[in-house]
Amino acid sequence: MFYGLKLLEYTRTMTAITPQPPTKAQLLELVAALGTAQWQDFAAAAARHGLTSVQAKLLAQLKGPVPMRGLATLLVCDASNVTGIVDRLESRGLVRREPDPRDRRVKNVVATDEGLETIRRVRAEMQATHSALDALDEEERTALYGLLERLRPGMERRA
Amino acid sequence: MFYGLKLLEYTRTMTAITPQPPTKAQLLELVAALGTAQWQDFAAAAARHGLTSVQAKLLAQLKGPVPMRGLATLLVCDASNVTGIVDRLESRGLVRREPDPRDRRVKNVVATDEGLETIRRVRAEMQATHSALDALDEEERTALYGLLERLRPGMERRA
DNA sequence: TATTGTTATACTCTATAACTATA
DNA sequence: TATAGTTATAGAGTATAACAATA
Repeated sequence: MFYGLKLLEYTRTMTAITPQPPTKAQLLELVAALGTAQWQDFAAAAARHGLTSVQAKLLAQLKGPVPMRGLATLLVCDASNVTGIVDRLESRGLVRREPDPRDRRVKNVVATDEGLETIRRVRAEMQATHSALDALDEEERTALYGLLERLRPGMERRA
Repeated sequence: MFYGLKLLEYTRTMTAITPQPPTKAQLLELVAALGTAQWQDFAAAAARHGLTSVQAKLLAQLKGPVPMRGLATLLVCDASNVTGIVDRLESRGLVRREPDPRDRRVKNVVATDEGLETIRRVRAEMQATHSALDALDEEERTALYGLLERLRPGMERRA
């Protein structure tokens, strides 16, 4: 009985220390599933505030004034699309266009106070993502952050 | 000089062992950025094969026959949308509709051989995601997999 | 001549509502 | 009556091509 418990404990320890390494396909599938779930969580939170996911994504970029062209780059879409997206946000009072003092061709987009407050709430209401992160303790979150930081340079390289 | 090097080494070691824990906001932002990047990587790979991201996502669900209604659930969209998406995939010969022998209301969607091959290539061509994962060694990938597995239940719970 | 933002166009995705054929 | 799939409709995102204003 005593040895049985010891063996069980040993097995658990070894399983925790040296779990089966996942195949690349398994890891890829898991990353894809979580990426999709996280995106849908964001879209659902945006929808509760009457925003499409792209509108919310644009709003999330506006830490300062950004030219229309820059928004197209950030959203990875054609510049012609940005006109309509900003039109709809502007008609709701969430952003405004400002002329650029140094280049009269450029219009800078700025979030209004209401726009900033709205995107703040959207972020706060990503319930699935928040509750998922709550499943980890501080040490695990630190480890996850470190690993994701290692992943970032590869993900942001554009083909 | 000797002590200087020792101190540097000690500092590096301690930094590696006990890095600053990230705030929840930082971790959230990093997860969101990687989720978006991964999604855009998938969309770009799909586009190279003439597929929209939703079409590719649907194709990726077809490990076996799936009713139209089930696809709407998997894609988190209204059932009426699935008709058009499947129409376009079917006209390109990537999927086909089959009658369900047990319920004549149901149509099951099945990927054709060409459909399976196409989605296989899309997955293989997610270059940003692949190169990001290549930045980790096996031990790190195992650790990442374990942490993401812990995240999954929270992400998949629907609000 | 090149760039910024816009418009016009055509296609796809999206939800809502109504319809049909089954169950 | 309830459900599966479809159709019709309207709004939004998307790329392409062309345009005016500015650099």
